[in-house]
This record gives sequence, C-alpha cells and structure tokens, in this order.
Amino acid sequence: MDTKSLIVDIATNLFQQKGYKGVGLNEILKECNITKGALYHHFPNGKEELLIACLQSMNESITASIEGIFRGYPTTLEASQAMLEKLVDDFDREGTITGYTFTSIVSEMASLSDSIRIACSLLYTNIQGIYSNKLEEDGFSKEKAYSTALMMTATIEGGIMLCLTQNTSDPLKMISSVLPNLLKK
Amino acid sequence: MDTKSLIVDIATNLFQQKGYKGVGLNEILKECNITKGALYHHFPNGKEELLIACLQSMNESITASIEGIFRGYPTTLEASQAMLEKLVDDFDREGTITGYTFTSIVSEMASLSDSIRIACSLLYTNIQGIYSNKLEEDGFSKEKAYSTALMMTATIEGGIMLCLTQNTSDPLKMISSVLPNLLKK
DNA sequence: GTCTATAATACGATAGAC
DNA sequence: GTCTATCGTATTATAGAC
Repeated sequence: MDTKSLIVDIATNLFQQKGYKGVGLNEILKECNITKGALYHHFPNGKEELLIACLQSMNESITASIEGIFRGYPTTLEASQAMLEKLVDDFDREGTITGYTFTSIVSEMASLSDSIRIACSLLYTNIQGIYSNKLEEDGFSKEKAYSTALMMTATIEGGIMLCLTQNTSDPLKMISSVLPNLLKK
Repeated sequence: MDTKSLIVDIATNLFQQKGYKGVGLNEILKECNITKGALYHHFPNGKEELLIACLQSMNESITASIEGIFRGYPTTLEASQAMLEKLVDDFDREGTITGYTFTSIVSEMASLSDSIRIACSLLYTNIQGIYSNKLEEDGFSKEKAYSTALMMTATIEGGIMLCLTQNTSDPLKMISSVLPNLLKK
C-alpha cells in the first residue's frame, strides 16, 4: 500500500472519531509511522487538503457500502433494517460508529469552511439518492420518495447522534423497529 | 450583568457555532472584553469547567423555550410545527441554528469526555420528555409516546444537521410538512 | 520520497501585582 | 475581582539534507 493511501485511511478514521480540530498532525504521523516531510510531500496544502481527500474517500466507501446493502434486499424496508442492524452491530462492537457519516466534521466545520461543507453535503445527497431510488422501485411517487428519503436520512443521522450521546445502541434499534410506519405509502 | 454570566453567555454562543475545540480562550476573552485573570477567577478549572457551565445554561434555556411553545398549543402536532417554524425562521435570519441543541459539541466530545457526554445526554432526555408527555396528553399509550418522541428528537436533530450542511432551511420545512404522518396513532 | 531541524504561532494555564 | 506577564506545550507549516 502506498503512503498517500495509508495517510488518508488513518486520518479518515481519526477525523471520524475526534473531529477535525480534535486530531493533530502529530497524532496522524505517529499512527502512520511517517514524518512531516512525507505528509507535506503528498499534501502540500497541509491539513485541510488532507481532510478533503478523506471526505472524498469516505464518500466513496460509504456510498458503495450502502449501495451494496440496498442491492442485496428486495425492498427499502428490508434493506434499511439490514443497514441499521449493521450500524447497531458496529456500535456494540466498537463503541462508536464510523463509516456511515461524518457528523462530527459536518457540525464542526459547516460554519467555518464552505468547501468542506459542500463536500459533506455531497455525501448526504448520495445517500438520500440511494434511498429515493429504492423507494421509487417500491412504487412510491417521485415526490413521496424524495420526502421519505429525506426523513430516513435525518432520522438515522439523528439516531446516530443519540446513540453516541447516550452511549447505547438502543435509539437505532428503536428506529429500526418503527421504520415500517415511516415507509408506509 | 455580572461577569460570570457574561462569559457563559458569550462562550455558549461561540461553542454552539464552532464547537468546543473550534473556539480558543482568547476569542472568548476578546468578545467579553476581559482577560485571562478574570476568566480563571470564575472558572478555576479552565475551559472544560466553562463548557459544562455553558451546557447547563443551554439545557435550561432550551428546555424552557420548548416547554413554553408546547404549553401554548393544544396538540403535539401544532406545537411541533410551531417549534419547527421558529427553527426555520432562526436559520433564515441568522444562517445558523443556536438555541435548540448543541450537535457540534456532542459529536466532537462524546468520544473524548464522559462528563460532557452525560451533560449532553441530559438535554436530549429533557426534550424527549416534553414531547412524550404531550403525546400522552394527546392519548398515545406510554410506549407509543416514548418511541414517537424518540423519532421526533432524532428526526429534528438530523434535520438541523442537513440544514447546516446544505445551507438551506428546506430540510426542516419538509420535515414539518411530513410531521402529521409521524404523529398518527 | 522521506528524513531532521526549526520556525512561527496559538493553545490552555499559572503567578503575582493591584 | 481584574489586570499583566509569563510558562510550557501543542499546533501547522517550511527549509534543506539525503
């Protein structure tokens, strides 16, 4: 594996856990076992350039992961519940949720950097698009699919926040059990 | 107004906008027009003690604000839509949402400090309690009221995140319009 | 492409005068 | 109760050797 990918992988993980300002370059370098010279060779504009590379990487892997799950199930309800089950398992195993969104980065940086805000926005658009397409396959009208997909995105995102805050996966479990009501035509 | 309250008020605002790590002491001091000596007199344990005071202050004012709205309307639906309308207005006017939650602090600090995580958790519990009580008044069963209140909390929280990311109040408007479905018995 | 060494600045926190 | 001055450390970033 090349150094640049290694940096992006490790930094991505750290940013998701502690947010952008919560991670120093030294911490990244230490986990990568490299030095400043190497990092600034691959990312001449420093930390913010690295963050944007991480956001793109997350965007691709998260979108691919959700698409994979949604291809594997016939209906939006089944796919969504499988996805939520995965999130619950992740949380119960690791005590945190990485690989679904980057809430901590959004809320921290949305007011500070426009280019980062837009990169985050793109991810939500992609996720919502996956939901929306599947709902249309289920027979929802375009409008109803759009509003339902938005509700799903917001609910799951908020549910993750509640899990992190209460330090239990119960909120996401509850959301999964209530999902059939949300997905009624 | 005394200095301690002034510090809490200004710091609260800054923390909500930029997160905990995103705000330096110097920025707070400058806006307060005081110096380090004054701040450390009122908060001997420094920044983290100040944050906890801010969280308590936010908790009280947010809870009181939502309770006020919920007292003023006969049903959960009407009260919730009034609350969402207020959030939308705030966003359209100020370009950001302060005074409903502290998402940025939660997601940033949940993994780092347990005492802060718990302080954040308390706010969500309070908000959810207000929703839940009103739903029981509406005739919901205790269980149904609980799960519906959780959905409301998650959805609105996620909706705020989407607004911040997309830099538009549309997600919260859409959530408000879909709310009647969520609040069906 | 990676290293070491260093710069310049910002951070949170403390001591002591008034 | 508020000030000034300072400490020690962490921050991002750069220069130059190899």
